[in-house]
Amino acid sequence: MLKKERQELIIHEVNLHNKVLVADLSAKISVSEDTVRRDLIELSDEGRLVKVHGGAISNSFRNSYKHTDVYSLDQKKVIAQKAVSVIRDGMLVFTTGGTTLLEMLRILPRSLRATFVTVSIQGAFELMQHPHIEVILIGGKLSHSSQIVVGGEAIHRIRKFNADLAFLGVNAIDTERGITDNDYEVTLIKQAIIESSAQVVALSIAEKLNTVQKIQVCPPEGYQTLITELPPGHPLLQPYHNKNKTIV
Amino acid sequence: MLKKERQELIIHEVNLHNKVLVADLSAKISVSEDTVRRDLIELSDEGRLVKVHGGAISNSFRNSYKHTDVYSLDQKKVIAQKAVSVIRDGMLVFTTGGTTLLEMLRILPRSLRATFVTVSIQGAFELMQHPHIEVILIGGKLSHSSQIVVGGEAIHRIRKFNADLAFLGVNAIDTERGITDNDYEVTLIKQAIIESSAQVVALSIAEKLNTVQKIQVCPPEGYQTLITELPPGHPLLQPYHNKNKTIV
DNA sequence: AAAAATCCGGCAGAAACCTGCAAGAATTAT
DNA sequence: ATAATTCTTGCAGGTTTCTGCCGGATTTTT
Repeated sequence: MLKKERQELIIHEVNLHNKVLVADLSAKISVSEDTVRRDLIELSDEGRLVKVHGGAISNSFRNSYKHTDVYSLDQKKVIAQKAVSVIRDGMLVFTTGGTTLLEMLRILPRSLRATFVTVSIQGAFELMQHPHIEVILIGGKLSHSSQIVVGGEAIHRIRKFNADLAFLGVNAIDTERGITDNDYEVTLIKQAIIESSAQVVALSIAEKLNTVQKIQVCPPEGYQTLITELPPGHPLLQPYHNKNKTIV
Repeated sequence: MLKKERQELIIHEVNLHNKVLVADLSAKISVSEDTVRRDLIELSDEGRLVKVHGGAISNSFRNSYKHTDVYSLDQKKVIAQKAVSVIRDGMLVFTTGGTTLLEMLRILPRSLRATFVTVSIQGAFELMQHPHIEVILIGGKLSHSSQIVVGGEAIHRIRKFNADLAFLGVNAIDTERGITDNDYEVTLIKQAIIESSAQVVALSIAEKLNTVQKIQVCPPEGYQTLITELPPGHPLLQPYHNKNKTIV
């Protein structure tokens, strides 16, 4: 069998089954695993599939995420960068939804080894791109408005965890009223997450500081750390320093 | 034999078999391999075939596979169309992962009012785009290789449902060995889904018919309906008719 | 932390390739 | 018709490519 022919067969097989194992291909076309591996490397270089440990996966399988325009993206990137610095290998981390959170998940270092628990499908999707991160999805009814899982079943599941860290994308935050939101179901979920985490990190763009929404997620003492795009010494953050918050 | 004549013969061979080996041609027309090689180079320069190490392949060879890539998207659309016709308002429907399934979810009519339960994050994402569909996500650990939720917790959850319908994207299907797959975790999930559904619909492109993978998902009697891109009367489907499957 | 699977780089034999050359065939010029 | 020229073909040799194997490094899994 011609080399080219073999490679086309591999491509075909990958597109058909979304993934292939080196050992299977080796058996199927009767060549050594080394040869298959070399073929996969070549095909991968040509961008026709994605090589992974032990085999390869179709790239149509992987590339379906679209980077939608997000409001004030640059600020969110700064926040994301700071947030990443709080995470350590081996941690169990909760995350909620929200574009700032997604931005953060996207830039997590490839080498990070941690377990993430999330209620956000997009969040889960981003996390899946990272090879060494274990992703646990909370099940339940999906809310169309917030794109996250909500409901009693979800809350019950969340309560089972004792996370090291929770990242909360906030809608409004204020020194007096704490974190507030305007979607009742979402507040319930966030409350459950807060209660199940040792440390709660609130992520907020400066614009949301000192704003209040209709429903309280947690009082001012409900979270310990605040991350914004502003430098920690910025005057706007002084009131939070006064409340003994860790400002990153 | 004239040079021209010989080259036409080579072209004929290539078009007939899609590939030729230098050694074969040399033997067949009783000229040295060098001559064949030189002919192949000339023909390749003229663009009448593609020379590769060891022989040559027909122009349409690379194309034919590429064709099937695009083509198979069309096939999936046909399957999706048929699958949609099986769903009725008010149904509780299970879906697994797989690109064919995603294609189907994408084209669901906007007016459909039903509840979908899924283990696929991409599937959930697609379903979220439909305003009147309630989406329930099964929670659990996400498998990197298959992009769906797996594990005992997920299976336990799945068992709680009594769905009207399950759409199963299959990896391999055969009249004797039933539906098979090559990822153990995935087979467990699919089995749970099958057991929790009144009617099981298998979605498969024709190319996967009569193929077998390593682990059985269910025996031939485990599903009731088969949907492919072929018309229901196609001879390839006759064996499935004989097994009393509903062919759409 | 150990055990298993996978990967990587180098090696070696075989097969395929290329280059130059020379003899014969075909074509053209005289 | 003959000589000169060009084409074609096979061969010899040296080079490159392909492939399987092996040992050690790396990654994954238990």
